[in-house]
Formats: sequence, C-alpha cells, structure tokens
Amino acid sequence: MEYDKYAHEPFAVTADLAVLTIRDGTLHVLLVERGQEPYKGHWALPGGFVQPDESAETAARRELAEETGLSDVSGLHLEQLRTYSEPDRDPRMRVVTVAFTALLPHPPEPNGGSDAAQARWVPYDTAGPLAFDHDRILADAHDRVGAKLEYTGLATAFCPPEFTLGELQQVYETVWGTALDRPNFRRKVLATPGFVEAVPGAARLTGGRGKPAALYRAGTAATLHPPLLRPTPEGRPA
Amino acid sequence: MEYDKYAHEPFAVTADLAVLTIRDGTLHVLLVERGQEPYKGHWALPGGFVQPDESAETAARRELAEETGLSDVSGLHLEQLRTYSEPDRDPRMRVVTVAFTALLPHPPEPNGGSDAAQARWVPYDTAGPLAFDHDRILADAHDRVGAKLEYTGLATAFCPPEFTLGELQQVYETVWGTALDRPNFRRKVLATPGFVEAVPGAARLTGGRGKPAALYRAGTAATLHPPLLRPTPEGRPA
DNA sequence: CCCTTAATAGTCAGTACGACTATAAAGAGA
DNA sequence: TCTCTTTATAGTCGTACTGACTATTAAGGG
Repeated sequence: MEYDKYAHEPFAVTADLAVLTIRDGTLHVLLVERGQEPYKGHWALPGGFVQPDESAETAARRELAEETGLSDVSGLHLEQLRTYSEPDRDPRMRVVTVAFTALLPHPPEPNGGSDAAQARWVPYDTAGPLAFDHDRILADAHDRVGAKLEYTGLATAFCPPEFTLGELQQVYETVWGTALDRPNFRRKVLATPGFVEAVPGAARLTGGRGKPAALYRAGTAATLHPPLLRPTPEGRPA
Repeated sequence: MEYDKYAHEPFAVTADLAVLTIRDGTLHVLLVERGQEPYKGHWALPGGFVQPDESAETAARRELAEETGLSDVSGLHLEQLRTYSEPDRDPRMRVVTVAFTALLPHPPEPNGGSDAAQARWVPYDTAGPLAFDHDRILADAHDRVGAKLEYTGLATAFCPPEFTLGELQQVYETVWGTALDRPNFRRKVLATPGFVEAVPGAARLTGGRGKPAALYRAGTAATLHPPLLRPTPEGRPA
C-alpha cells in the first residue's frame, strides 16, 4: 500500500494538562468542573483544542496561563506526557489528546483569568473519578514525575527560586509518599554536582521555629549523577 | 472561554515508527524511501495514517507488521515516544504524528509484505538527513532507548528469547557507544534481581571460537535495582 | 531558663563499583 | 598434539556510596 494514499479521517486534537503543585505538604492537582455534557458536573483536567496555527506545546502553555491566571508562565516546567488516542475516548467525536504535565512552585489561586469555568486545587488523593480517561492521565503524570525525581533535578520546579533543603526534601516525600532521612538526603543532594547551588550568606526561618536554614538555587545539571533513588519499593534484597 | 465552544480544526494523525535493531554489532534503523512529493526520493521513518477505528498504538503495530513483513509482532517491544505537532511539519496539511519506538531482536529482511515501498535497514550513524522532522524523531528515540537501558530491562528486547550475557552486553555497548568491562557487567546484571534468569544446563557457542556461554532468559523485573548506569559521560568527579 | 523544633555535622558498617588479575573451555593453525 | 587465540567466568582490592544512627547548633515558646 502506498503511504500517501491512505484515506484519513479528520481528528480533533486537544492539549490537556496535569498541573501539579504542593500545598500544605500535600500534592494537589488543578481541576476544572465541566459545564456541559458529556460528564457535565464532573471534574476534569484543564485543556482545550489545539488551534490551527499552534503546536500542542503552545496550546498547553496558553491553557496553563488561562487556567491558573498567572501572567507569566514562561518559566514554569511544562513537559509532554503522552498521547491518548483510543477511538472511544470522547462520545461526541474522535478526539486525540496530547497530555502535558506542569509543575508549579507556589500555588496561586486558580482561575484568575476571564474563564467562567470553575478551577480548583484538589488534593491528589481525593481527585477522581474524573471525566473521560483523565484518571489514567493523572496517574500517568504522577508516575512520570515520581520517576523523574530520581534522575533529574525536576524537584526544584516545585520550589520557589530560592529554597531550603528541607523544602526540597518535602517535595520528594510528598510525591513519593515516603519519609526520607534528613541528614542522608542533605548529603546526597550536596554530593550531586549541579543539583543545587548555595546562595551565599542567605538563610530563612522555615516556620518560625528552629534553626534557620541555608538557601539554595536550582543547579544547571540536566541529570543527576549519582541519581537519588527512592527507598526500595518492595522487599528487595538491597 | 468555554472549553467546549472552542472552534477546532480537523487534523490528520499519523503513527510513525523508529524501529531499531542490532545487526553486525551496529545499531540499525528501518527506513522507507518516499515515492511521492514532498521529500520524494528521501528516506523516512515508516508510518501511516491512523484509521477511524483504531488507536495510534494499534496503527503503529499494524504498520510494524506491514513494514517488517513479520507475521507475529505481538511480542515485540513497542512504546510510545512522543507526539510532534508543529503546524508546519508537513507542507500539504496539518499533520500530528504520534511517534513510537520498536525494538527487534533478530533482524528480519524488511518489506516481506505486499507493500511496494522500499524498506531497508540502515546503520543509525549513516541515516539521514531524513524527510520531514524524522531526524529529530529518530534522535529522540535513540536518547530514550539509551536512557531506559539504565533503569529497565529493555535491553532484552534486542535479544532473542535465550541469549548470552555477552550478547546482552553488546546491546548496551552498541546503543551507548561505549565499551564496558565484561566481568563487571556480568556481576551487575546477575546482582540485579529479576533482570535475567539462567536457563539451566544450556550453553551456546557464541561465534565458533571461545568457551561456550551460559544462556539466560529475560527476567520479570520492570525496573532495575540497582540501575545499570552508563559510564560517566563527562568529566564528572565520580 | 529550659523545652521543643528544625538544621547541620559526623560516625560506622554494609554494599556497590571500577580496575584489575586469574582461570577455564572452546577452535585454529602449526 | 601442542600451542595460541578467543571468549566466558571467577575472584581480588581499594574507593565511593548508602542507610541507620548519634551529636551539635540555633532559633522560638512557655
């Protein structure tokens, strides 16, 4: 068969977002309430159709700005997750969704923009069941982020520009759902070149109590060597 | 703006494949020669339009069977890579491509099917420049496979059902482009639970010469603990 | 002034890793 | 047949990394 002679059906293409942040030590996700059928009244991941003149990445960043109400989303971490293309995903028509994961440092109140749809931060554990196959997309996003924490400096995307090692550790603990030993975490982070760099002479009172913590900035390393592996998930003979 | 009132443009959706294998100790990729404009006469990754009743994954597996001529592709490793959606990717129309990576153990002669298009195994290093943005897709596939060798048992997808540790090591060396110490590689593979399991009493003459090697099968572990990290790429103080 | 809290420093044994050396089992060629 | 070459496999050794701890420092609260 000739490649170019295939009949092709028109598809609608959307860009949907799993926007994650940490509020009060818990992982939260940005959800919108659907105003129309199907799944009217259900919660769903924010997203929308890709326009004729934009890529899925551009559409995702536009949606991110609209839904969060942030004026500048250019510095935020946005990453393609995967594409969902099962024929019956949307009962109305054939929709192919390119899903993205976005990570926010400080949780803004959502929906500051002009959009009439409700948008809310929802704790990850209480999210769902969501509309369409968004439960699976959200779970995939969580898996991906958890895995990338091990071998990239992605955790700093959850933190403000200057952060303490305690805040960084809380990112790992929140996403992985496990407690980590503080001295050991500190040692490993500082031993990994390019992960964080110290802000000279700066310190911050973490919560009013306790010794002030030194501040760090995100480093330049794309990958962590050695990686920061999570504690043995199962009963492995480690 | 209301989510569901967005105007949407029809897109064509294709599933393209970066099919990788190892022939004669070199990484090869399956390419087809384009018979029509645009890029007529150029080499490209195999692929085709997603049909109305199938997902991108289904389309990719169908294309894989057509292009390789293999009757049973159900056991082969096929994995979604990412989606390419820039508006000007294809001069004819708006095409969104979901790219996949497939790994083949034993390299069959391509194009055993009825397709008239030429399909050939091309050494990875001499592939390109390819049609459209396929150079980038191929490079992304290579990056992804190289990274996944570190923390998954993916390398066994390049090997036949029963293989020697020398063959497994050659997969790593070929994809990473680096030489590995044989005793150390062996020790690490055998120390990683679930990576490989011994085939009792079986051995194979590797190339006619040398001591026969014991045979192993792919294990059941999804992720490798500890991971098999590649040698320090830069001058890191490891 | 203690007590609590949180950050940071340091210790110690077990494990993993890279660089080696040594041995075993096959075929090739003299 | 006897070596030489080739490949697989076994083992050694010093360093680095890891997890589980203990100890100290610096803040605020009663």
